[in-house]
Amino acid sequence: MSGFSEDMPFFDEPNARPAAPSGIAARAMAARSGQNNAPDYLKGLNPEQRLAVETTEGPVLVLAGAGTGKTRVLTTRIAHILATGKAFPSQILAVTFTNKAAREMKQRIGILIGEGNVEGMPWLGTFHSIGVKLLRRHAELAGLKSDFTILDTDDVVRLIKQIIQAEGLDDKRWPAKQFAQMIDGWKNKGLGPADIPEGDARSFANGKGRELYKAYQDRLQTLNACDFGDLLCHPIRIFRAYPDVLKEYHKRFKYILVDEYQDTNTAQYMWLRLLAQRPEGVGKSANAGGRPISPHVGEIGRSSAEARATVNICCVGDDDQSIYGWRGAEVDNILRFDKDFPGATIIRLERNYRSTAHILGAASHLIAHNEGRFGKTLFTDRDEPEDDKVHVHAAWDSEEEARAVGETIEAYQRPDKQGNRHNLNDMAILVRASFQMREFEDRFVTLGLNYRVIGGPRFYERLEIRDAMAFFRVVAQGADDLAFERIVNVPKRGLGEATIRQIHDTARALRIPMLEAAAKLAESDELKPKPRAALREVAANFERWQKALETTPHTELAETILEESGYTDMWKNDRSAEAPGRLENLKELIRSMEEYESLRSFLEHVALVMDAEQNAELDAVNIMTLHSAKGLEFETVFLPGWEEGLFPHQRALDEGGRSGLEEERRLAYVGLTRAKKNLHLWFVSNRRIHGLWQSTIPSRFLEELPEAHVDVAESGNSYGGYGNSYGGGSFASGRGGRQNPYGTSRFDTVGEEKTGSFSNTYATPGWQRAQANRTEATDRNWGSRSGHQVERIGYGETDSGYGAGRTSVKGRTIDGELVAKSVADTPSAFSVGDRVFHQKFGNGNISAIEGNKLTIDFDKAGQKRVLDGFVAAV
DNA sequence: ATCAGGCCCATTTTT
DNA sequence: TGGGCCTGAT
Repeated sequence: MSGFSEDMPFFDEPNARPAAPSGIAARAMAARSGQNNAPDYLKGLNPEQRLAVETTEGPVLVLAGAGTGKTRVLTTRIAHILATGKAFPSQILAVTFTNKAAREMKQRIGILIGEGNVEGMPWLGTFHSIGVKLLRRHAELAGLKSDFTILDTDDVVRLIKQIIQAEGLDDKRWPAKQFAQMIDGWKNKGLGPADIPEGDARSFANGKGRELYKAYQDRLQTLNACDFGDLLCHPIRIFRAYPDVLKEYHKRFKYILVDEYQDTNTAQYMWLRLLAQRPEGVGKSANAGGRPISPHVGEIGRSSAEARATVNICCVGDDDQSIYGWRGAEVDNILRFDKDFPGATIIRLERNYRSTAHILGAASHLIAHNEGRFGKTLFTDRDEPEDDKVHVHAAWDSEEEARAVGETIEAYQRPDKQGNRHNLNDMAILVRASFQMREFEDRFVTLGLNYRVIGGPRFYERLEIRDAMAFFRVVAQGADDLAFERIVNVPKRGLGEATIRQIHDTARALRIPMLEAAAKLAESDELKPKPRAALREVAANFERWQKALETTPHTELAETILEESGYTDMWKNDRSAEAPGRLENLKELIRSMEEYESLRSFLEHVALVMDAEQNAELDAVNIMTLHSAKGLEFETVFLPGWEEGLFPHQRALDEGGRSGLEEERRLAYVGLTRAKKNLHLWFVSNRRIHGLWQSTIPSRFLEELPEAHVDVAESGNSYGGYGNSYGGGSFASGRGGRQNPYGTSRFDTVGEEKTGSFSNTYATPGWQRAQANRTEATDRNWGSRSGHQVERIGYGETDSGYGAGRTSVKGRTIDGELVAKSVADTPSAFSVGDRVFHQKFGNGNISAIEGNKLTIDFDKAGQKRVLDGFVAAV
C-alpha cells in the first residue's frame, strides 16, 4: 500500500534523504508528541536496548543474552530507521536463519509501523530466500536461467549417486550421502571445486573428490538447478566477478541487520562482508546522508573515520548460544566482529526478562566454564523468594526417569496452594538426542497425557507430497530431470529401469532434458510397444499441463495433474493403512497452494519454507531436542539425560575435543535458559544404548552448577526396580530423609574427596554400595585402580577424573586422544554358567557369551544382554 | 514387482 | 536392540 515495491528505482543521489511514507511519518510524529519527546515505540525499552535501537550508524554488535529482548531490539530498530526517515523499507536488508524468525520479525514490525509498510520490506528474509531473490535477478551471471529449480537434500543425494555411478565408482564404497555432506561443508565455506583443499579432494573416491564436485556443479547447471549452498555461493561469486552488480546493492542497502549472528557460516559471513564493506568512496557518500538525524543519537564511542568506510550493519547474536558449529557455523565470526568492523559499537543486553534468579544463576555459572566467549552475565530484577531452585533428580534408569517426569508433570497440573495450575503447553521436555523421546512418549501414552513432538518429519518430506511436488516441478520447469525421474513411472506404468536408462542416454546424447528425450523416444521405434505407449502418454500429459499452466488457476491445475496422472487413484486403490492419510495430505497440499499466487511461487516456497504447523489448540506437553528449543521459552522445563556420554555427547567430545565440549556446554546453557520458572534436570544410572545396558555417570555439567541455586532432590519414588536385590533400594530412594547434596558431614566420611565438590551428591549410599561391590571386571571399564574410591565415581576437579587412561564406556578417552576399544576386543573373563551380579538387575547366571557381550538369566529381571564389564562374579 | 531376510548403523538440523 | 536400506529370491 505504501507503494514501495522492490522495483522502486534506486536513489542515485546519495545525499537525498527519502521522505518517509506518509503513514510512517504520521505515526512517528504522533509518537513523538508523547512525553520525553520519545516515540511510543521506544518506550519500555531499557537503556541498553534503547542504545541498540538508536545507534543506527556504523557497525554495531548487539550481544543479546537469552531472554533479553533481542527480537524486540531488532524490530524496534527497523521501525526506528523507518520512522525517522533514514531509509525506505526497500533499503533495509534484514536477514535471519529461519523462516519462523523472519515471519515473526515481519509480524512484529507490522505491529510497530503498520501492516502495510512491512509489505514494502522485500529484503527481510532468510539468508537463503534473499539469496534466491538475488540469484533470480542475476541468474545468467551464474549460468542459470531465472526459473531455476532449488533441489532439496534428497534430490541432491540422488543426483550425486548418479554421478558417482556414472564415474564407474562403487556407490557403496563411496556413499552419495557422505559426499553430499562434504559438498555442503565446502559450500558452507564458500569453496568451489577449484578452491577445495587438496587433502579434502583426495579423501573421497581415490582422489576424485574435486572431479566429482565439478561434475556435480556441471550437472546442476544443465538441470538449471541449485542446491541450498548455491543460493549463497552463486551470489558471492557474482558479487566478486561483477563489481557493478555489487555496487548496485551497496547503493540500495543503507542498513543491514543480521539476526543470530553467532550461527553464520563462512559463506554467509563472506556474503555479508561483500555487502557491508564497501570501497571508501561509496561508503563515505552513502553514509554521509545517513548521519545522525535523530536527536536521540548522541556521539557513540567509535571512530567515525573508520565507521564511515562501512555500511550501517547491526549484528545481533549470543556467542553463548552458538550450537550449530557441526553444520558449519563459526562462532568466531561473532567473536571477531570488532576486528572485522573496526570501531564497532558493542552493546550487551544482559537484563533478562524471562527466568528466575536461580535459573539465571545456574545458567551463568555453567557457561562461565567456557573459554572462548565474550563474557556476559545475565541478571534479573526479579526478586521472588518463593522461586524454586533448579532441581536435580536422580533416577535409576530411563524408564524411571520417564515415570518420574510424568509424575512431576501431573503434580504441576494439579492446583497448588493458590489454586494455580499449569497448562501442559507451558511445559517442555528437552532432550539431547531424539532416541530419548520414545521413553517419554511411551509413558505419556500410558498416562493418557497429551504431548506433541516438535521437529519430527516434515510435511514436505513425506513421500506423497514429494511425488506430487515432482509432478508440479516438471510442469513448471521441464528441465527438472530429477523430478521427472521420480515420477515417470508413478503410478506404475511398466517403465522399468531399462527404459529409464534409455531416456537418460538419449537425453545425454542430444543434450536435452529427459522429458524431451522421452517425447522423442515415444515417437521413434526404439522402444517396445508397451513402454512406448506409456511414454507417449506421459509426454502428452506434461505437454498438456504445461500449456494449461498459463491459463488455468494453479490450484485447479494441480488437482487436475494429480487426477489425470492417476496419482490420486493410485492411493484410493491402495488398501494399506497409510493411504487415507496420504490422500488427506495431498488435499492439504492443494489447500496450502491457495496462499500463493502462482505455481512457481508456491514451488519456491516449498523448497525454502519447509515447515508444517503444529496443533497449538491442544494442551500438550512439548517434547523436542535441545537444538530445536533454541529461541523458545516455557514456564516449566525438564532436561533429562544429563549423563556423561549422552550429554555431553561422546561424539561431540571425540570429534570436537575442547571446542566440542564447549559447544555441548552452550547447548546445556540453551536448555537451562529456556525455563521461566521451574527447571528440572535428571540423570540416570543405567541407560540402554544400542540394546546393551550400560552404567552411566552424571554429566560433568551437573557439577558445574552452583550450589546456591540448585536443589538436589531424591527421585522420591516407590518403584524399587531391581535394585532391591542387593539391598540398596532404588538409587537415591528410601534412605530416609533428604540428603545434603553438597556432601557435608555425612559424605565426608565416605570419600576422601572434600566437600564442595558436586560429585559427592551422587555418592548416595545405594550408589556407593554398588561401587563398593565392584570387582576387577567392573573396574576395568572405569579405569579405576583401587576400585573403591569415591572420587572415581563422581568427578573430581583434578585431571585424574577424566585424564589419561580413563576409559569410557565406549572405550574412548574423553578428549579423544586414545581411541581404544578395550572393551570390545578383550575376550570375556566369564564362562557360561557363571553366577554374576549386576547393578541394575541383581544376580543371575550367564547363559551365553559373545565376545564381551553376555546374555544373562537374571533371577528377577529375566534375560538381558549386558557388557561383561558391568557384572561381577559372585 | 514385492517382500523377507541380511547388513549396517546408531547426535544435533536449517535452508 | 531396532530401524532403514539393499539384495536376492519368489
